[in-house]
Amino acid sequence: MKTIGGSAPLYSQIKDLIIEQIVKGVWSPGDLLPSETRLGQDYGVSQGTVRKALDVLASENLVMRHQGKGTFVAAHTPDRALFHFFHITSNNGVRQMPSSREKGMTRRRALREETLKLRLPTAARVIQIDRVRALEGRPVIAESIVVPAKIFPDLDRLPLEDLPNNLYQLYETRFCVTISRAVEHLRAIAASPQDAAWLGVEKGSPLQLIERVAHNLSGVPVELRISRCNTRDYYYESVLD
Amino acid sequence: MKTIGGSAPLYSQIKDLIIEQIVKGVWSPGDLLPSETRLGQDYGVSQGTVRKALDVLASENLVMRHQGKGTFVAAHTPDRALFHFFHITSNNGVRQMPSSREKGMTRRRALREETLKLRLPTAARVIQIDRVRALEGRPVIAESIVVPAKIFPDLDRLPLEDLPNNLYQLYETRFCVTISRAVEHLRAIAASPQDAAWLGVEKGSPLQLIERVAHNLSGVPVELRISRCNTRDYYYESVLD
DNA sequence: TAGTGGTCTAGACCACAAT
DNA sequence: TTGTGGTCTAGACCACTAG
Repeated sequence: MKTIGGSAPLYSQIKDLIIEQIVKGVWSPGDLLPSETRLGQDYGVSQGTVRKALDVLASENLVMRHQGKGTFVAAHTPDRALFHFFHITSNNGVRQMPSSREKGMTRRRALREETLKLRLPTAARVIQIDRVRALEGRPVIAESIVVPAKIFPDLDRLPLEDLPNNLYQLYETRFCVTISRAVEHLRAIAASPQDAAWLGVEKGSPLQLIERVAHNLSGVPVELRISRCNTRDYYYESVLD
Repeated sequence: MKTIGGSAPLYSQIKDLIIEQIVKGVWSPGDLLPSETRLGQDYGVSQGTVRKALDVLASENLVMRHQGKGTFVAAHTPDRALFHFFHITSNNGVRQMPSSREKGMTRRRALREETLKLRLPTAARVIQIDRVRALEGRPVIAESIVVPAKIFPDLDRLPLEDLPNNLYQLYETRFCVTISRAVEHLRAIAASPQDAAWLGVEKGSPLQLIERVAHNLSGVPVELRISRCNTRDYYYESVLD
């Protein structure tokens, strides 16, 4: 090893090399990584240094470690989606994955705001999905999802009915895009006529707006998701520490 | 060491011992801890094991480490408050601490809901503080803070004007209560007449409700804080990863 | 210069999972 | 039984801070 003489620590370089392998698809989500000792031999560092790199990756939820089994590349299982990327919880404290009803999918030019948030060239093509998500049988979330057509080619060729509830799993399996991080901006807004109709509330009644920008493993923004939630029976949970 | 034979790992026991010292006030926020080697001698474990314990504490923001200087008990500096416990950000991406104008402070019996959320006996005494917080000179947040009178004795003896902007610093210095973790529940609501007047918005206009339960080092809930925010020019930021 | 945390190594032993 | 990650140790060297 000892790639760069006087810069980042070894374990950090090892970590970057492992991420690189995942980005390149050498190791895919769900795959078992080589053992710590094996990786140490491959990279020419001690097992302890590999361990430190994997510890960091595990703390960032990019790999999962299981004593006796090995270290696995993190995959967007339903559990992980619910735990990390879905924060709407019932007033009684129960959190469950909503069902989805797709309302439409279109391909169009990106709006100026979208080119900024997704770092796209002007007039780049995007694909928009609109859907309504229900909890306990009732519509609760009106959602618009915008992704670059370049990163998700032919996504709009898929029949609407074939879109899975868990889109991040689809991104992973069909487009080699792993969502690893997201930033959400929340605010309260008044329901538009469209949202009011979809969610079965009065026009103008307060809705929880959630604007999410989701990033891939390399930190590139790849999805813009705008949700309007009826928070009469639900809340958004955020843990600070 | 080797306190408990076959249970938690050594570094975890060391971690608990260090937390215990902080809770007991042997080491206070801002204090410099003994060095790793010294702690290792004191507890009868290797320096590496102490390091692991401190690494965990640092990842939980309970201690701060500075190369060449030492390890310090985390304190509620303005920066830390802004970074960890204040998530309202201007539409232009700038985050700054709001100013506060106190509206009142009362001592009363806890409501049923408060006894549940703060795990208090029925009819326990609480102290409530109401205040309006401003950003860039304009009122943005109407806030109600409820704390158990038992944990914050004579808080209501303080003149309203003496209440600092950063309450968590006051908790720490005057009452030996360190806030280390908080859970927030967010939803959209319609402005009440009171909130509308305080925030200068129309009655019924959408406000961002934030219900926070804050915990001390031992995980005991010690503060209930309900904020109503005008999110026309601001948003609540949440980072998922 | 002395003391601190940060990195890296090497090796031992344990707990767990699969075969 | 074998191989994995988890814990613990001991020691070396580096980078930063302060007197």
